[in-house]
Amino acid sequence: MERKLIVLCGPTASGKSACAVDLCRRVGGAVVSCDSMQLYRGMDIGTAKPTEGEMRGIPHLMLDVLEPGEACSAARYRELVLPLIDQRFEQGVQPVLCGGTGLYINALTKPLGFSIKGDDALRAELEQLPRKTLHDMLAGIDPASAARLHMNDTRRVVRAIEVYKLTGKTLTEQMSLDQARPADYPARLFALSWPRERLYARIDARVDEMIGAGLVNEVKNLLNNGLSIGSTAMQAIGYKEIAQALSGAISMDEAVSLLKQATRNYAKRQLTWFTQDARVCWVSAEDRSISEITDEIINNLEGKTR
RNA sequence: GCCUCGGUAGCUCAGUUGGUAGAGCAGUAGACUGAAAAUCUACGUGUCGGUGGUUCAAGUCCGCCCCGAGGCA
Repeated sequence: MERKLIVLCGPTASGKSACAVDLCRRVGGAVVSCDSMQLYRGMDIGTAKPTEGEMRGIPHLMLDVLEPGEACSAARYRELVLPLIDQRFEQGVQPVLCGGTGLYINALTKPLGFSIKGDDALRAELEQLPRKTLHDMLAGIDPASAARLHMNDTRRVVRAIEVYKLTGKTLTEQMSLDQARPADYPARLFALSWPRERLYARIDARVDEMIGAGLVNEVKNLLNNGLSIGSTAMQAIGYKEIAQALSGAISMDEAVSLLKQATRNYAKRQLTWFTQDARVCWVSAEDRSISEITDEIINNLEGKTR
């Protein structure tokens, strides 16, 4: 079979998970989660991880593959998922990538290079320096990257300097080398679209459901198991707000409204990411059943105009 | 009824000795190549509660009225 990925992306709470399951049932596929937080064990409710029941017997990969204390990255995700995807293709199973982490999707479907491993010590050292100094330093070694990156974007400025210090090649040079290679897989991207107000209302409702389903206890358990506030997993929306409430810094009501707000802000960032990606085919989800939506996606895949 | 403190952007509030107003958050738009649910950027005209007055000029001073909070009867 042709090794082409089907990708279901789009903002949080748009209905991706259920749609991915339906799609897999129709095309003989397996869901491959592409979500930077669902890969942590013990983070279920707050990440809206599909339940056993919601999976409806469809295999789901890349859920619960890391401990919450472990750090992940787009590169690490790619290393973990590549063999799994290849295995499905061998078996004649169509992988359906499903998730909202745009960078992770691009790590598989675009020729991004992740060849230069990060160096925590070097980063920590560079981060001590003033922003201006860092940006000037970058301008001296890689003017193109310096021009592209804002002085306040310390994270990326540091990364660009790091690449040069570790390899002697500028990030700009490295990126053009990477782009000469093909992406891991060709892909067809789909995203579910909603009017903004409807999406925000779905987010608010889902947060209330999460609280009802025991999100607070989930966060308590993670903290009791020694997960530190500073870890990647604790940066997840919902977890950081509830942790604040548990520490007494804010009330639980405040935490819930902050959580809703943070989720809406996140959805907006995802919308920006995916609408700027010309490959994405948007499928309206408003007032349509899952099967109508998957019909449209399948017709599109088969080259029929709906 | 009297006294005090408030009433300024969707919200929380700044506003120096009078020169027609500005922050944070929200919102909107954008960026994103080993932290990405992270990180970063841009965008701020609103009967300054209402109304009279003083003044060349009032969010700012004075009178009255309305609304809110508190106190005293």
